[in-house]
Amino acid sequence: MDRVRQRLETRRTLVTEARTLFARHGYAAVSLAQIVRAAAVTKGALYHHFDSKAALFHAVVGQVQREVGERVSAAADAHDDPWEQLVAGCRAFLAVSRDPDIQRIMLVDGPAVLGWNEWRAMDEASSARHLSEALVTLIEAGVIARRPVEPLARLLSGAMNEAALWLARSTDPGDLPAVTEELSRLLESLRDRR
Amino acid sequence: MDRVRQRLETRRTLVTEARTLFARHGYAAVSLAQIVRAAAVTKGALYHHFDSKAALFHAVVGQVQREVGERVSAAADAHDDPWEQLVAGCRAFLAVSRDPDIQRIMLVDGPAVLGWNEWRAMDEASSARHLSEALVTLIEAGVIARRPVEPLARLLSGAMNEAALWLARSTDPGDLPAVTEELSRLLESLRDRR
DNA sequence: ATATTCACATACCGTCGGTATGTGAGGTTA
DNA sequence: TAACCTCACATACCGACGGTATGTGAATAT
Repeated sequence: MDRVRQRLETRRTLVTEARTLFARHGYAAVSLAQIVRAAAVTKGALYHHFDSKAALFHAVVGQVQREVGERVSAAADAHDDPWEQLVAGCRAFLAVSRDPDIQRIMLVDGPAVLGWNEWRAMDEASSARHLSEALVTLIEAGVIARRPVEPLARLLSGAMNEAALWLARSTDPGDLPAVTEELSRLLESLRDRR
Repeated sequence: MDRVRQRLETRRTLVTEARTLFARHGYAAVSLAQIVRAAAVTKGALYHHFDSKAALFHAVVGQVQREVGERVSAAADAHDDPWEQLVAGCRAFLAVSRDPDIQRIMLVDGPAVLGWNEWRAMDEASSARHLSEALVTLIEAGVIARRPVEPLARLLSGAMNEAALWLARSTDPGDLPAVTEELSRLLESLRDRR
């Protein structure tokens, strides 16, 4: 087989299998032995592709973040009005982030394993960026008051992260609409009433 | 020396030294050997008091959470008006949680090591509880609209957690007042305008 | 005075992440 | 096409880690 294709395929398999295991058992509880067994390779192969266990996890987090970011922006792009884009993006994030597998990797283990600074940079590059951009657009358009974007974006991002974690544990099916409703009210309060 | 006093003192020393090390280097990067060396005891002593490394960390997190909770409620109790109590409590939380040591233990490593469910239970028991109670009081008093408390509390709690993490990394001294201002606006939007 | 408890200390184990080195098929060059 | 080289792994091994089994001596009870 072609060498470059073989290389890509092995790497892809490692990331995929690692992602499944990390999601199911958490980063610390998964050994490299388990991962290479699931991927049907050896530790030599793993360390040929990644510098460390954390580096492999980094690749997994990146993949998850990119997927979430794509889902969010896809939901936003389905609308034309900037305000509706923001709301749709937020709702999409809540919906996607309810997946416990995504949560454990992206919201729980991510910051602890990679460090909050690194995690934040990845978050910003994938999904959180859309939030800031949407806020800027709405301010430029005069829809919401001209306020510093960064603090607001962090508050909203944190609110949604926590809400997603809470929702995933909730048993009441009414909790998702309830959170969405409260979030919408918070967003609505940003509107410039002139 | 008295046996019960000796016991308490050893336990206290272990928790204190572990807290310092966990705060400085993070849970995973601290070995039990380091901890017992700092506490001037042996691993036997540690395992006599705690079932595992995670159990020791659990005790540390509990201590940190309790301290934060006390600071928050103290700030709130300085006011009589329920609304001012909420605002003061939120601001106190932001101020206290800016400490990087507290953050790493309480916000970053906590959920990952103990699991989000356990962490959430501890958070609820110490600091987050005050938020829910304040919201209930304000609803009963008719100050804010009668809305489901749980979703709102989770959104606000998450917003403040993330804001605190962001603030600790920020270099601009104007970021704290900026976040406080935005948070106040969000809270203000909850007021029942009748 | 003797026995018992218990708060530790000591010695040891399996497993883990990580590394050094070997190997053989794919690709290159003469 | 044959010799050579590259590189994507496999194999074998290491120190360190969390955890455990057992020993010990001072404090306490009888």
